[in-house]
Amino acid sequence: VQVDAAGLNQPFTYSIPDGIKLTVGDAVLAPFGSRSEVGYVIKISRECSPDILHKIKPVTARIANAAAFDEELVELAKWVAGENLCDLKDTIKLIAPEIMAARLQSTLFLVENWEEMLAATRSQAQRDAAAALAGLGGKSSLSALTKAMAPTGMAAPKVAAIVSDLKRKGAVAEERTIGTPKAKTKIVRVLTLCADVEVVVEEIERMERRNAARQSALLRALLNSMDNASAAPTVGIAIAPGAHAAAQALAEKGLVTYLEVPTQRNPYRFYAPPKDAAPALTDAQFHATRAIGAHISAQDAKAFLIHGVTGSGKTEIYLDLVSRALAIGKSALVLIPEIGLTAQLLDLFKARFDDERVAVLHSALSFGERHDEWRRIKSGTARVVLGPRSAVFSPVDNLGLIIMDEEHDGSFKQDTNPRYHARDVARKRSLMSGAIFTMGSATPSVESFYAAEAGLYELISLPERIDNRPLPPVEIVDLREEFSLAARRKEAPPGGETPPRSVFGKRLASAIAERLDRSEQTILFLNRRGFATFLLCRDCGHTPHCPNCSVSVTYHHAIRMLQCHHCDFHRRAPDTCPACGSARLRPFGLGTEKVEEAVALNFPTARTLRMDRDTLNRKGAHADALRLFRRGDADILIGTQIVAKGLDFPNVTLVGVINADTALNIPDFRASERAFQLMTQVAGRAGRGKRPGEVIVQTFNPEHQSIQRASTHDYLGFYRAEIENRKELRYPPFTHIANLVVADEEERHARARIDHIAQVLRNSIRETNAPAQMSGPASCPLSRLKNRYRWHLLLRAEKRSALMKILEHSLDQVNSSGRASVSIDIDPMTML
DNA sequence: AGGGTAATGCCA
DNA sequence: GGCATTACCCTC
Repeated sequence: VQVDAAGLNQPFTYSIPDGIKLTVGDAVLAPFGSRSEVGYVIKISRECSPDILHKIKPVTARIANAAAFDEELVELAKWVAGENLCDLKDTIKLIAPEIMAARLQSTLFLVENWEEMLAATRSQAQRDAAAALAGLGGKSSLSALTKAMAPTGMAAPKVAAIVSDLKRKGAVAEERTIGTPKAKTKIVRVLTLCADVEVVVEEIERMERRNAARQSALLRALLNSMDNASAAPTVGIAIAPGAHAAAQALAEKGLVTYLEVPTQRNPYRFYAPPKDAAPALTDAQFHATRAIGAHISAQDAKAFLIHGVTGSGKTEIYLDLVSRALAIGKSALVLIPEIGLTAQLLDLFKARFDDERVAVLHSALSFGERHDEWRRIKSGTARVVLGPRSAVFSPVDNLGLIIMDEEHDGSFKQDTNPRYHARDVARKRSLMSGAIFTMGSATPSVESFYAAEAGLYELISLPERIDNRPLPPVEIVDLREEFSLAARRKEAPPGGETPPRSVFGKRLASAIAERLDRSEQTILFLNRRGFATFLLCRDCGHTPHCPNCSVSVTYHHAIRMLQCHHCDFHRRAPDTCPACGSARLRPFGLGTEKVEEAVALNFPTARTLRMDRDTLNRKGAHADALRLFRRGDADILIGTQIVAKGLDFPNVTLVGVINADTALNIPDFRASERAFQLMTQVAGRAGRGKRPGEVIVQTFNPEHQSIQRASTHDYLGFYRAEIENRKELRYPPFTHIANLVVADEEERHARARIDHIAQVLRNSIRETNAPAQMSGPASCPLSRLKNRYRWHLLLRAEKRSALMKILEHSLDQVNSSGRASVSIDIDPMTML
């Protein structure tokens, strides 16, 4: 058995003792050095190399019910670790979710002759700790001991250190046992009859004579529950609160007995959409599903990219493909950008397929719910799995189809270690299992479209909306004209002040008014939350900044707070300038909150609904808000990117982009791609029903290519121009990039380490002779985050293999190059 | 002599 | 990664 036991990136080999049965994916307790550790079985073999034979020890125990993965998923985890240069233990966590993880419970014991052993000790703290432990009966957990020592004013880390001293001295021993996992199968106690019916009937009569109403009622209920069952009931009835005493009394009389029944928690039990038959497919949809469907049964791991304009009916294609996979006994994995879309898509899947066939995984589930969904997948009951990027690792057996909706979405790449991209993992998994991989988007990522052109994916185009509905016309409003000083002067009453800068121009304002008159709905989009981007002192020019990050803080008017959007810093907004004391501290720039206020001022009767991270903190808030808007309980939906993604509201006939420029001004090679995607996606929310839609985009950069192309729904035009750009500037897909970021509280440590790494990489490029270039080191665009200074450098190569060769060659040196933390992001989505 | 501390190396 | 082992210095 090979066990990845320690925090080391190296598996260790153990023997399997008689009486223990193990399979790959089992969790085990194993001796490791002087302690016990939990490990996962990643391989079982009959042989082992002779040079380690003498050290091999047996595993201590198998941890029940923790079996998490199989050989195929281990292969996937290894591959992910290799591709992203991270530890295997980190990728094992992806296939053995934390909630399932077996946990160790450690108990501290005072040895018998501890007083003797501490006789010579001068450390009062050690004596105190030992005495406290003795007071707890000589046996306790570390946390209980810490609590017991709280009166002495000793902090938790200090107690841990003292305990460690005591262990070293031999006065305290530690025993590690298998603890309970965070979530378990939920067991419900139910009551069932265990006496003959005749006896029970007799008993009921006797009780009724004696006025034992509770007990007789309970027995009657049990009797009724048996009516339909010919034999003895296998399940009983739940015990109502207040009936426990009666139940207990009946149990003591031997009439009833308790049964423990495992049950499923259902995250969506309060919402069961009505069942819905598959509609007739349009010709375009039919051709797409037939082309892909043929490969599902062939299991030839073919990959497809569906480029379908917004409203072209991609979701119906997914549903049809999933039902094709189910029909031939295969399972399907459906990957979606984030929780936001889960509810809407889940409704569709639940309406189409049996509830028990569909499982959902996402971060808003409770531990217990996630555990149950996971088990339903593992057991093979649920054969359709819907979830965000992490769902690509779910233990689906007999996989026939992987679907990735909104393929271009940035959330498919994880931005912490392991920095995997779900698209790459899905492709790998599809190749390993033979499953068909189908991606879909109205705005495919430049990389994927390029790959499709190169023949790696088969491209399927859906250039028309269903029912030949038109794509909404997009009108670009030039804010330079709209808000020019001259224009504002002209409107101003003679002698009066210039009117305040407005949120919407005349064109957007009148369009909104029209919708309100016609009881149609409007979506207003602005890619920034809060009220104002920043506060600025009109006298000294001071702008309040975050003390931990190199950014200005955002003003939130409703709570009168300044908030940093990169860390948790927040403070009350000052009334006067902190630098010069002036009272002329004014908000500048726009946020969703300000848009909401402007709507309230200009359209007092309009019912508005704001959706951004500030309003969506509560669990379920997102789904609630969307259902409210769908019901028509609000006229205007104001939101950040969250409203751009895949929403389908037939009554929305106007989409207003308050300011398209926020997405353009980001110093990143993907900025224009992201801006184009955002504009196109948000525009696609309009006119999805019978009534035609309209889009108004306000911008200070009307001639910008992302805005121009989005306004004519011209994906191909955008793609051709962008791909030329990328080629010229040597950006992906023409090169592969690794972004190495170093961060430390002290700038000199960060600099020292990045300089050292630069040297290591220069040597590595020379020694491996791999065709690659390095640029930097330079300060990151966000030069300080969460109180840490950040420096980075870029490694660029035409071939990914060259990049990997250099990085692998220098990994040990990079990892041991100083105290500042280092992260390596290969194929980064952003380089801020 | 006992103990605190920082560097070093191993765990199967 | 955690822990034991080691070497070194400190204090009583």
